[in-house]
Amino acid sequence: MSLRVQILEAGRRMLLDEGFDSLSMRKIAREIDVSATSIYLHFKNKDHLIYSLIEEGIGELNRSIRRIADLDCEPLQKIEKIARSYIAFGLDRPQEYEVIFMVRPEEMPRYPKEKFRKARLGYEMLASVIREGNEKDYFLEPEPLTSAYAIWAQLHGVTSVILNKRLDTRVPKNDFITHAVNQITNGIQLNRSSAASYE
Amino acid sequence: MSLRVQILEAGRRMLLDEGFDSLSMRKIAREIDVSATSIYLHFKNKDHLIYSLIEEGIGELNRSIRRIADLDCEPLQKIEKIARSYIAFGLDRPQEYEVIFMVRPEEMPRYPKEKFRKARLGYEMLASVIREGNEKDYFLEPEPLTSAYAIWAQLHGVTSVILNKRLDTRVPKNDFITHAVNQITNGIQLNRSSAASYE
DNA sequence: GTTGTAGATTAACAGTGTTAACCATGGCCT
DNA sequence: AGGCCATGGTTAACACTGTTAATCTACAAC
Repeated sequence: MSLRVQILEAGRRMLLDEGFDSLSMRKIAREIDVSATSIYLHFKNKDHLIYSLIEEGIGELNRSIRRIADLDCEPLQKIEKIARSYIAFGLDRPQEYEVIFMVRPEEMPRYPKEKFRKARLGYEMLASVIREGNEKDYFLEPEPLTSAYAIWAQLHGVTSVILNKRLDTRVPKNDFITHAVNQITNGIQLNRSSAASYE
Repeated sequence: MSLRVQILEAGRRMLLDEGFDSLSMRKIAREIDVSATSIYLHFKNKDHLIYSLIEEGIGELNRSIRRIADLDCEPLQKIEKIARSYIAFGLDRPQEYEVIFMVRPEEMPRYPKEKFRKARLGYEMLASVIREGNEKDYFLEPEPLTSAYAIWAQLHGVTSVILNKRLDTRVPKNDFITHAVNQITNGIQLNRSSAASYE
């Protein structure tokens, strides 16, 4: 097995059971019994090694989304299912989620665009569900991709607030999730009786 | 001026113009011409120093929210204004925002509860706006605090997705923000014609 | 005048990412 | 066969990091 994949495997393993903060080049090297500098023959630096881990993580996340997006049900219901499973993914595998979304990628912009196609796949899936809903006149926003990103951002917010332990102890976690998902799905729906009618 | 506040000032200053990643005890010490270990006489460790910076940041954020929450207008409009100014705060001062929300506080739970009262203040403000809206039968959720946290989480998601450069280049930033805010405010509104009527 | 203590220091430890210089192995070309 | 050179690895070293232990200094209290 090539050293490159050994490094990635060790990195992923250590990420899983030690967390992102204590992920170090030297530890990875020790784990697979190789000198630390050898890693630099396969990855430009630590950041680029992490980017590869991010790609892996996004792949897994997308797979778990796809399983639901392929389901046969109404768009709104589908979105709710996707929302719940997205949050569940984050809570189930906090370290993996952290590496995907909580690492600030300062130099990512100059990354080969092709690498992001895989990343975008998730948004495209969500966008196509929304497009489907739009055709049936369910939803608010004419631009599905924008809408998809907005939903995604909100889901990320919900997930990361919990992971970052920023949730008030007075607010039960499950109530919070349920309510947030309701709010999100409610948010994209066309509201026939506009708020103006209250005035 | 006490060394403690000197440390905090230097820390805040360096955070602002060098970013969180390159914030180091030794650099702070050098900046104020003192030995690195002196910091440990005033802060248990780096984490606790950061916590103090977080508190400061939350204070500022809350002040900028309060200015709007005290405005005299309809609840829904007020929430929209709060939402926009929250996002604006994050985009204007990314480093400050980062330290507030993107640092995972592993041992925060065992923090003196009193310290969080200030932090919670923002949620309480939002909750009271929601409560006001509930009385007028505008909103969806019976539990204002839960709703407040859900909104907050969604705002954080929107903000951090932009800060983390995770937004698709095809989606214009301002469209994204506008749409996300619409989605959020739409989400909390009572929808008189339920989705069921479409079936 | 001694004692104690608060606030600072220096030296050191164990760890980090990363670079430079070096070395071995094996394939290719003349 | 002998020389060449790229590939993939090594060790040593640099410049950092957070943190602790031991020490020193100055000042207040009894």
